Parts: sequence; structure tokens; C-alpha cells
Amino acid sequence: MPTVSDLSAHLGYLLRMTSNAVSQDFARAVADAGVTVAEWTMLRSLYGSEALAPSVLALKMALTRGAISKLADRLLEKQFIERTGNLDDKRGHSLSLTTSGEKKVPTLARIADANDAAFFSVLNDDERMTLRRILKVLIDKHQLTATPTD
Amino acid sequence: MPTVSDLSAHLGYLLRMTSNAVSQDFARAVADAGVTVAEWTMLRSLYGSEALAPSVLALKMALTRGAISKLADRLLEKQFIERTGNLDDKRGHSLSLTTSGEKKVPTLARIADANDAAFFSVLNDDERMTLRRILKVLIDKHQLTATPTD
DNA sequence: ACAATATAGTTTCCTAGTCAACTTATTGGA
DNA sequence: TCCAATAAGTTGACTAGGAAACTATATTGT
Repeated sequence: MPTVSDLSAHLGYLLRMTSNAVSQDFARAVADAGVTVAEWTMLRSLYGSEALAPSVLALKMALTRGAISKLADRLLEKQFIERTGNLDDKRGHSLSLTTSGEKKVPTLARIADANDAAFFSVLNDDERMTLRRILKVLIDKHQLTATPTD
Repeated sequence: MPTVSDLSAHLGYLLRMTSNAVSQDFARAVADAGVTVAEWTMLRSLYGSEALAPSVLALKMALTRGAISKLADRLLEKQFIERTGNLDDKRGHSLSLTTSGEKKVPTLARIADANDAAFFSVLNDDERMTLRRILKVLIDKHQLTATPTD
């Protein structure tokens, strides 16, 4: 029998495992507020910014345009966002928060803060800082555009 | 406008971003070999072990029994695994690799090794070690059972 | 012994995302 | 100027997984 590396030998495997767990925890936490993780991410991306084109959101959120299209449909349905046609380019349009969506974001942010703090409370300050630094290196080097503001 | 924390303030967000990227990279890499990431994980879990019950795999892989059931169907279809009925308990059965599945694993392992090495090559040895340690703490403390052998 | 309960696995319905084909609009070149 | 290439967004087919209902078999308590 040839030597075959163990699953846990791969950082990607450990990462996937952990990420799934934190996402599921978070999904349950925001479900009470009536949104999914992806929906929260889009709402937060639109908060405090001008109206954005779907393609811009696709870049920001590292999703395909198809995914953004369907996600936007769900948020339109829930009346948290609205579409505005472009004057200059009739192919595209822009997405922005409705008043109702705007009001939702701070509530969701508090849930997100609490959930993140709880999940990572098993690490000490130093470990959290280090993890953040390392993940940012990975995101940066792989150009995942996940760092909107800093 | 109330103060609302940025998405990248949350480690869970950075983790999800990174994990998605590595999984997608890996998915493309194993697609050529005709399997998905989840399929690879199940094949590896069965490799070099006796036949396992679906429920045991569910625990090992941190998936629901429903997910395991469907995943097993796909691998049966591809003839990489086979079902054996239990003599003692007629409700259950056991899953094991076929010869063809057995032969596939080392090939897939090499792809996995290469992919993981490539993705995390932007980190230095120390960072990789630290990341591994921190992820293991999270997996351990949250009882994600992701560490089969060590 | 048998009814209640628990367990193993499957199935259905749902959300969620990719990829590729498609529609419509825009732009650039000959 | 008009046709080809490109771009924006949508849609359909597909993989993937969770939750909960369901079937079949075992176990337990009385």
C-alpha cells in the first residue's frame, strides 16, 4: 500500500473544516433575523456606500455574477435592497439598500460581532491577531479582494 | 449612521473567504481526476481502514447522514466504493473502497499534496506551522472531529 | 411478549453556488 | 457606418449540503 498523506496533513482541509463550522454557527445566528450569511454580506457591502453595480459586488464578494444575480433577487423579494436603472448604460443597473435594509444592518452587525467573538473566544488575543495576519496574507497574495477597506 | 463593524473585522469572514478559495482551487485540480472535493474526502476516509458505516463517516467528515447518503450514491455510481450488508443489524450497512477506488486514492493524494503546497506556499514555514496549530485548537475546542489520526 | 422508543439510512424540499449558454446593449475597427 | 467583438446581467442545468419527515429494524422497560 503506497504512502498516502492524511487528510489533516492539508491546511486546506483544516481550513475548510473550521470555516464550515463558523459559517454554520453564524447562519443559525442570523436566521432569527431573517437573513442568510450571503445576504448579510451583501447588505453590509452596500451599507454606507453609493449604489453598486452587480458586477462590482461580484468582485467585492468573490462570487460569480450569476450568484450575485440570484442573491439580489432574494434581497429584492425581502425588500432590503432596490434596483435603479442606469441612464448611461442600459445593460446594467445599480443596487442599493432600502430604508428597511439600512435599518437592518446595525442589528445584523451586532449579531455578527457576538458570533465571531464567541467562536474565536477559545483563542487568546495573540492567537487571534496572528490568525488575522496570516489569513490576510493569504487573501492578499491570492488576490481575493476580501479586504474592502484596509 | 450607527457604527457598524466592517466585514473584514470578523475572523469568520476572512476564514470563509480563504477557505472558499482553497476549496475552489482544489475542486478544479481534482476535477480532472473525475472526483469532487467531498468525494476525495470520503475516499480518503475509507482508505486503509475496514468498511465503515455511513453514520461513522458522517461523524468523521462532519456531514449529516443525509449528505453521506447522497455522496455514497455518487461514489457507488462511479464504482469507487461498494456497500456490504450487515449480518447483525439489518438497518445498516458498510461502505468500503473497490479495487478501482483503492487505486485512485494515491493519485488523488498527490494532487491534494501539490494543491495544498501551492496554495500555502505564500506563507513561510513558521506561518504554516502556526496556522496549523491555531486551526487545530479551534477544531479541538469546537469538537469538530476533523482530526482522524492524531 | 409487546408497546414505546431509539437508531440507521433514505428521501424530499429547500438554499446556495458554479459554469456555460443566452439576451441585450455598447464599443471599436475597417 | 455597420458588423464583429465585448460587456452586463439572467437563466438553466448541475453539484452540494442541511433540516425534517419517513421507513425499517432494534432495543428497552414493564
